[in-house]
Amino acid sequence: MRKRATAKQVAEAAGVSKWTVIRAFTPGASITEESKRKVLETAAALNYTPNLLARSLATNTTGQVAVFVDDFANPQKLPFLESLTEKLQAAGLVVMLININNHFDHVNALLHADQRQVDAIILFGTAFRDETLTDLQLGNGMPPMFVLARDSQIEGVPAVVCDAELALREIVDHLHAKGYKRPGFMSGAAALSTALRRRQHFAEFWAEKGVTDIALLFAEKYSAPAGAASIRRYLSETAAQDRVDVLMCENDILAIGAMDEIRGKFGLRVPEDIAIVGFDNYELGGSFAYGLTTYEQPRNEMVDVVLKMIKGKIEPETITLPGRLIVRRSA
Amino acid sequence: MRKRATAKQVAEAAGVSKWTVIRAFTPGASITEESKRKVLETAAALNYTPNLLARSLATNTTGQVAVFVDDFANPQKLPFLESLTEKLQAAGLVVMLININNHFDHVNALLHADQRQVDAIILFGTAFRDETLTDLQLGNGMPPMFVLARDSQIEGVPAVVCDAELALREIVDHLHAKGYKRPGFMSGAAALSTALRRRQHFAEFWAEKGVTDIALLFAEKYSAPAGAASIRRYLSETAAQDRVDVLMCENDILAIGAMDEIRGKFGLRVPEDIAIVGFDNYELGGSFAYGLTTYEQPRNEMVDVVLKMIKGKIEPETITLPGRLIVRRSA
DNA sequence: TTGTACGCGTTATCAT
DNA sequence: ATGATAACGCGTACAA
Repeated sequence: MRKRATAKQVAEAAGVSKWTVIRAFTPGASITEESKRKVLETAAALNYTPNLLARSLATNTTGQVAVFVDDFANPQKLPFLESLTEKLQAAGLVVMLININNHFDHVNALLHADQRQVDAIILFGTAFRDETLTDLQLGNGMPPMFVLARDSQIEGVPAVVCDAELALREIVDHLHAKGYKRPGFMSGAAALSTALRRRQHFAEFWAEKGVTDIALLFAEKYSAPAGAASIRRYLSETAAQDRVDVLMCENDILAIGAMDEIRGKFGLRVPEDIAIVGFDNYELGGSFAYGLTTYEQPRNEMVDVVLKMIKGKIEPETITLPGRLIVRRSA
Repeated sequence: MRKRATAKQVAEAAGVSKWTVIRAFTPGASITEESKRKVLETAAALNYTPNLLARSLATNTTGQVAVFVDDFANPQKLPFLESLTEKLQAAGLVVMLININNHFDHVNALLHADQRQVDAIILFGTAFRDETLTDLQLGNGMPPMFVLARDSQIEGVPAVVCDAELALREIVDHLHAKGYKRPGFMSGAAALSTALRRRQHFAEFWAEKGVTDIALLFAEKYSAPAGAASIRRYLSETAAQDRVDVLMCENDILAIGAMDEIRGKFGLRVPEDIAIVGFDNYELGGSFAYGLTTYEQPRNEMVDVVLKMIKGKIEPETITLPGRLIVRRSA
């Protein structure tokens, strides 16, 4: 489509061989200051920059990392994407953002990323089914894969996640200390392993406090309207005296949706009638309107770890990082 | 880094020439059913897929589009990114997400995208200074560029934006009809041309109603805390009887920050004491907690237009699309 | 330090 | 329909 200056053209203009031009652009190559200066000058004049495409073909490494995302409803994705792009770019990598929704077949997306020769694939909070990956004969030519902010049960695909056990223990301890006695849990998508883990730990630690009856609510997806619909169903079907006194939602966006419904449609108070806890520490959850008690994922640290694995600086293995309980008014 | 099967290897295994292999993967190429079947079979056995990198080098077109973003605080970016990735992918293109913040020099980012041979560059809501672009001698080897969701005054760089004149006219008409008499406007970043346009139109249409005294507020950036800080400064410095009765914020995230501050810290009511209007129609603005009156940008249509320009289906020129006034409780 | 073959995997074009 | 040659722009290995 466009025409760019090539190393060969620069070489001719500068009166050297094209390999000298290459060397001028290769850090640490053996070349005289004189030659280098001359090359760089004419290169600037001709508007020449190395063609990274050709370089990738020759070196068999592209510096591109595919980031798969399948759910754009959770605003939490945005700061993660910011951290990902910033840190990867600082490491000389660039993010290929790939939307994996229902319209776009997962296997095709993986093959496509592979065809583009990406250096790595990050499954960022996606609802990938394990079979999708195992079908592809991992390790057999596919780029290294990593799961970010979700569990992975797949052999050879390490995950980097917030420590769910620690998180739920702190949350339950806090709720118990506050005197709540009738807990409930709202899941966003029961099929996901992460969902089950958080819910399991929630139940497990309440059981340690002697509370075994946990109300279970389900939202169709991770969005405010889905959270609202879920709590609406629950409140409509449950008599006032049977209701939970505290509801933990699997993430902040569900919690916000639930809170709005509780206060707006049912005229109940948070936390007096029902206390609410979220997960993620989405910025607006901390606003005056919500004052949401939540748990912060160590975003930057998680991205750092994934980056190190991609760069081969640490062994690729599943790692859990501690987050931080954020107590506000809602619980 | 990894090893992939090549067309040559498949050719040897299938007992044909490598060009026959290529043809088997080229839609509409002349090849016998027999050969094609044989090639595809052995290709599947060897796990071969065409190397898009090599193809790009040969065809001089990568199918990659760089999307520049410099501000991840506005949750509005997320649905836009969803729309961008989905529509571009459906058109056979893939998004390179490039974070342009203060740590990353704008010119370098442009050159980097150029070096990667992207087919186009989308400046998505970025605060690019015009000089940054003109310095780069546009059209002189750089990929075609488009500005999305911001104005562009740059020759040869078309913009696709929501029609600000129409939007502000509808908004001011609505506010005037509601009986508000003392309007104010909060800008997110005075240097940006879009900011000025919205503010200008706001003032212009109020002037038509005979109101020439518009209070001007400034937020340091587009974020809820910045919006809160701005209104806090204003309310602290302005006596109750001198205050605005309606405040239009340049976008929803500023509006939400302002609303929280007004109600949470100052104990004032929205809209009774101060009415609030935003811009963008961010999902949570429509929640019970905020009930924000706002203006919806035609996201999907805007992305469609940019895509058509990239694909060369329509002439690249600045286009403004009509949005939609969303009236809720806040004004 | 500098110059020369050759290879990376594909596409375009021509000859068979 | 198939095979062969050249070209895309750069990197590596080796020779001068």
